[in-house]
Amino acid sequence: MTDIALPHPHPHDPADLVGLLHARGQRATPQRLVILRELRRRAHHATADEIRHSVRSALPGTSTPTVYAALDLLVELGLARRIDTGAGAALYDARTEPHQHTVCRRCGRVDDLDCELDTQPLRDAADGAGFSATAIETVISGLCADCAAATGEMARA
Amino acid sequence: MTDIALPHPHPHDPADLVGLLHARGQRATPQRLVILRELRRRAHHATADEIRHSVRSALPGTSTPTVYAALDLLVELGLARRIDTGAGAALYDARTEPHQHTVCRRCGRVDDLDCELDTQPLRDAADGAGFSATAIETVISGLCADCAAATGEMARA
DNA sequence: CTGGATGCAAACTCTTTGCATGCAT
DNA sequence: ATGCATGCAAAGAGTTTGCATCCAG
Repeated sequence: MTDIALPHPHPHDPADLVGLLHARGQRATPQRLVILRELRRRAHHATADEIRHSVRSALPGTSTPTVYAALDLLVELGLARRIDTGAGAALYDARTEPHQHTVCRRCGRVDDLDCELDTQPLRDAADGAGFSATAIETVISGLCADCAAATGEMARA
Repeated sequence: MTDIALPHPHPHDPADLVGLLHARGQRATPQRLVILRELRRRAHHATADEIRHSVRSALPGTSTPTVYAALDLLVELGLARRIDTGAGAALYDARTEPHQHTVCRRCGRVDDLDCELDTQPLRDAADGAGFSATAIETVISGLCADCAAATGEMARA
């Protein structure tokens, strides 16, 4: 890890998490710190189970419920997002900056889509309905490039 | 509802479904026709199980797998959408016109949000990545009006 | 110390699969 | 007649709950 002076949106410094937890009267456990660091280390979203396997060396014996609890807490603290694709397990992502996800309904592949999408109208509309929005997730379903090609070949045959 | 001559997007006529099925070499079974009609009769989205209960009088003994199969087929035919809120069962909705959904993370309530949202940039971005998009679902998470009020009261106490 | 957090196991919900039967075409 | 669709049961995946133990503050 050679973070020099980049204005990285995710400083691999858990100090912010410790502060947020203490401000809420909650504990900065090794599980929470390691899980956040692992989530940030990854370039992409990951499932709870993938995270659990990744932290096994640093935190032997970490249980599934603990991983879910830690990830859900990170979401609540605004340090992560949860993406429900409807295809398999939920994904957790430390990239909190706005972006969308494509989900291939054939192979289940999920990719980031960085699209400038103005969600202000959504926030305004939700607010107008008395709804306090904390997260907006947009999921695009369809076929990934590979599966679209494969389907085309099948139709041709 | 007094449909007079409105260009309603959902004519309660199953003829279109019969045609679509036959064009694919598939059968127009009573289950499929009734399930589509029930989904259209409702003003709001519904879970597979809610649909199953609603059609029980018209189709006694209809099984859960059949309901899921029929609903997923309707989605594939473009006559319905599936919304994965991540809170409980998936929702199926015959309102195919673009709209979004708010999900209360406290009580699970789901409401429509009719917001003019330009998804063309998303479709373009997906297309540029070689992804063939067939559906775009936007889910806003947060607290509904009632739960926000209740939470506020709790904080005050 | 003390209450919040963990680990374990088990329960639970939602959804899909396998297979024999049935019915739309 | 043909084979797609159904019903039933059962499995499966993912997530949550209950409770005893543990440890961060």
